[in-house]
Amino acid sequence: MKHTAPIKLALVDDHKLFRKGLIGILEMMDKEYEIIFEAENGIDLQQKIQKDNQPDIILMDVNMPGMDGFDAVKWLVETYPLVNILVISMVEKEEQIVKMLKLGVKGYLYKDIEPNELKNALNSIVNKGYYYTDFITGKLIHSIQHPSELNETQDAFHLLNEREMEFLKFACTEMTYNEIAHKMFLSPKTIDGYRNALFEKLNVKSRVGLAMYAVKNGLVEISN
Amino acid sequence: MKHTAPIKLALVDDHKLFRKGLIGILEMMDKEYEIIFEAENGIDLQQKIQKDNQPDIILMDVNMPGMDGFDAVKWLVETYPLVNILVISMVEKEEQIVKMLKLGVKGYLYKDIEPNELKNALNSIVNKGYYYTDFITGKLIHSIQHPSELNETQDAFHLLNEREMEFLKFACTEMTYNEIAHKMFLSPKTIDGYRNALFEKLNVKSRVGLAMYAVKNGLVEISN
DNA sequence: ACTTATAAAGGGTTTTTTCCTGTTTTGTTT
DNA sequence: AAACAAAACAGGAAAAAACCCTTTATAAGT
Repeated sequence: MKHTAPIKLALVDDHKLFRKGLIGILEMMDKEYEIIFEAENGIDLQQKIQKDNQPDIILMDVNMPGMDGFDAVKWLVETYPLVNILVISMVEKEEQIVKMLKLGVKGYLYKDIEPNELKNALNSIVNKGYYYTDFITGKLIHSIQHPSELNETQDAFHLLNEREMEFLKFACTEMTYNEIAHKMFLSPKTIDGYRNALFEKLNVKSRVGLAMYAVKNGLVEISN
Repeated sequence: MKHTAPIKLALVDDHKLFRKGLIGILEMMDKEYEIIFEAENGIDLQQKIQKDNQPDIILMDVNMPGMDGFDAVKWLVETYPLVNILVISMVEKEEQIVKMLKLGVKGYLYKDIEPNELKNALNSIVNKGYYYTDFITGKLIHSIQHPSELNETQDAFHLLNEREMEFLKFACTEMTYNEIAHKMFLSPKTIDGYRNALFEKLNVKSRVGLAMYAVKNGLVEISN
């Protein structure tokens, strides 16, 4: 332990109860940590982070309303390249983990860990600059050995333009293509083109495949 | 405050970090609460709860691997009818809320509440037997005024038999009906019948509607 | 002014889905 | 064994989806 001042932390998570709980946990174990601010999502983070009082480590959730963890991390590494990011997520999909690691986060934890492991992770990041468990390393290696899926799926979000996203949402409903064409003020033949383009881009073969792809990648609301 | 002994609580949530955080929060505010056990899911709960040391209130998550919140609550109200259940969930879908209320839970909270509201909820349940916010009441009233969706969707799970569920899973892939028929060792015409039956039962009009219904109601895996 | 790229639109065809109408087979009850 | 219900199967037809290849308009880049 070579630090003299307390480690400055920031929390980004949309669940207030989780944030408060985390604060409780962190305060309980020694007084090494100081939470300088909390944020509910990426946008909130952008407003609250300050140049002259940067946190050492940001504990970041991934799935949040508003700006999600991916965009928040992208923005952070551009704007505050010195800040260490530790992701704490409920999701353990390889895709998401690898995506985050590629963006440059210093660690990835699940929410069902022991409080002690959180402490280890924080200390490891301060001292060594990273904290990767064997499980994460395993995922990473697997993704290197099987790059296909990831390269296909790679961005998915940035692969589709505004209009295609709009079409995709309609394609996930019970509307016929003719109805979609009418709603989008386009010819059915143009809709034909959109469908074929998305089949190609997303590597699917049917409208059901399209819809399932969309839900798998969180491209459409699954509300009601 | 008329209680003399501390209120006995139990936590059921699959995220250890959240449980520990919750414990921290609860311990911080006075010593009114005593956590007698934690569980990761419904099955874990069944093993850890004891007749001679029942909790006053069980804080219950909904979406958990293993036995989920619904089945856990069903089992609880049958086996331990005196135990009060307070749901703490990230999900605010009317369907889920109403379903839980029908099962007899005494309160429903979101995870992004203030720690203070949790305390209010716990005290309210001890003193008045329930804690329903205006938002929950609103959802409930809306569900009474618009019962259609809920009655259609009501059980969904118990509405479909084994074979229909199997068909539904295939229908959510890119297989054609002919291919599904072959895979299920049935005539394409029988598959026709399955499709029509599900269209009727689930009140959808197309295969995409079927697939979207399935994902919305968690009837199919959204893995990879 | 001339390529280049791209979104939009069209014509025509095949396959799949969807919707009717039924009949046969199978299992269960009485 | 007769009666009944449910599951399986069929013929035929209309609609929608999917695929082919071609053309126009429009803007951007050189």
